[in-house]
Amino acid sequence: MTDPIGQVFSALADPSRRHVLGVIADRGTATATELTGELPITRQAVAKHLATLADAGLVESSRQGRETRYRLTATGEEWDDRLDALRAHLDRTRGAG
Amino acid sequence: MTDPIGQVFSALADPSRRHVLGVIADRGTATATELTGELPITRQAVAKHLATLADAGLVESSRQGRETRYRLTATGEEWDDRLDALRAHLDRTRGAG
DNA sequence: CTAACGTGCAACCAGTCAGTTGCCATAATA
DNA sequence: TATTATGGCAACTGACTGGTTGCACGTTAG
Repeated sequence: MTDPIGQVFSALADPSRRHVLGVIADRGTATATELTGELPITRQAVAKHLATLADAGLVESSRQGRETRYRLTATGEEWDDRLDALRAHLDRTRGAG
Repeated sequence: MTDPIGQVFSALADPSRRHVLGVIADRGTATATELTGELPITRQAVAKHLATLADAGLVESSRQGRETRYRLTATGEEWDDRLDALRAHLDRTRGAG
């Protein structure tokens, strides 16, 4: 795609993907199989989400033996922080508005 | 939708919608018909985009006579600024990386 | 009143997307 | 080597979406 901004926003638009991002941020690293335990979807679906996040430059992977571990990129960490701030902002704005 | 964050990201994921947001930011206000002149799509498509942006809380409208004028909300202005910063950030990161 | 303008609604189409199931390959272990 | 765990690939489905066309409704100008 020739629209990196759109790619990032599309990636973050999906709640499952934001959840995945958050879990990886908490754990430091995670595999697709581990993440499947945290979501009500199949491993294949998680793998697709991880591929989307990787395409957007938010996570990166490295294979160690038979498992593939994912971690946040610098951009992914920035967005994870920004999401926390955004949630807080919405709580303030809409919750108290 | 019960996912305001997802709504905002979905809205901003589309390049036409980001363009609309930018044009309204430049002009102060705009109508669907005016915006149609700035995009290679029909007025109906623009109207749908405006509805999406309004649902996400990024623009608001008021009807004056036979025309409906749109302007940015406070949230919409914040995001318009953030988009500029993000574009600059990407130019630095990817352009010079 | 009539014509032209601006808008809104509804149906329709093609493409994308989240999710599933099924299958095959590779790596660790008994 | 046979078994088990971890992944990746491919096809399929239902829903959503960006865009179109067609039409009807209110509003302003002749």
